[in-house]
Amino acid sequence: MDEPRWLDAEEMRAWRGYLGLVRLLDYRLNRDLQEESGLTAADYEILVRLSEAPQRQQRMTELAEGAMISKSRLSHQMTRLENRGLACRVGCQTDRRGAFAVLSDKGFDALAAAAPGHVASVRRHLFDQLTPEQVKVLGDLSDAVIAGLTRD
Amino acid sequence: MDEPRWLDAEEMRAWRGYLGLVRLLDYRLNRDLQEESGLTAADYEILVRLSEAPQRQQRMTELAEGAMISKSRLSHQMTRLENRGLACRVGCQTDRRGAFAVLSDKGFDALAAAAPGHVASVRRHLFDQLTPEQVKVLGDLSDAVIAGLTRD
DNA sequence: CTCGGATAGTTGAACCCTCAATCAGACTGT
DNA sequence: ACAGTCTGATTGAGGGTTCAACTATCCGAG
Repeated sequence: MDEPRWLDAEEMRAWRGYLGLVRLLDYRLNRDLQEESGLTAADYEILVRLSEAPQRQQRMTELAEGAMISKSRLSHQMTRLENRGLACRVGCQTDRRGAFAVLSDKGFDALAAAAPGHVASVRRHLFDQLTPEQVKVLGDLSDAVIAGLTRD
Repeated sequence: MDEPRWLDAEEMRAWRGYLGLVRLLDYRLNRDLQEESGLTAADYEILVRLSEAPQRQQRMTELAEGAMISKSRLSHQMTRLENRGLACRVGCQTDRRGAFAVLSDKGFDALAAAAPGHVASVRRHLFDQLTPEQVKVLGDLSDAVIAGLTRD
């Protein structure tokens, strides 16, 4: 193995910062969301995606790819959402292997009730702490890293 | 509840970017680390902290706070590390309720073997994709958000 | 001294995620 | 038609995380 370049001081600071940011922010956002709405972040993301999809429904595989989670995980998650009446599965007519995840009215209502609080929480804990310039760079830098990670 | 300010376009872009960044980067870093060293990110962090502590040991509570995880989670984690011989627990003399988590030689060796590959992975997937300016802003912005989250 | 409350840490159950195995339906070439 | 392979999705086991309950010890007030 080659001698690796270590991280310089600025990089180490950014790295430690990133780690702390993610842990703290995820924790707080999840906590706020859970307390205010009874939804987890995982629940919330699925409901948002379904609510934005045509007919409020989407194929399982497509939904899993969009949310960047495994099909297995989505399947388990959908089972839980289904048990709570927030969504349901409907078989696909044209491809009988396939299934659509469908947002129920109850799921839509739960999302509508949760969204304002969640947005407020994201705003308060994240964007209210940042300058417009920092927001822009966060977007740019995320895109750059994602691009690197996405092109195999 | 007050009318919440929604996110503007730049904020929404940054938010979606952040979400994708975290999911993808965590996934890839964990995967690389696991494959190359057999350690999970959670294992790795505990070992790093112990390796940097005086005597390569630290009180359970202090370690949990530093790593920003619950005492319960640390306790389970230490049980697993202990079973693999990477660390062990030693009772505290002056406070018989307390315990030190201690890094074993085997744990130190495992960390030393894992570190270069992990650093290379962080560099490749994250810092090689960013400009020095972006790295600086990432550090700044993380500090700002953490500060907001930390002052109750 | 000793009672009550705070603190250090552990435990077990419930829950969630991952991974490999599986199933059923669709496509492809012969 | 049909064997082989690919794809969409589910399942179950195993392992990690959370939450509340618990044990044991320490400390301060009376």
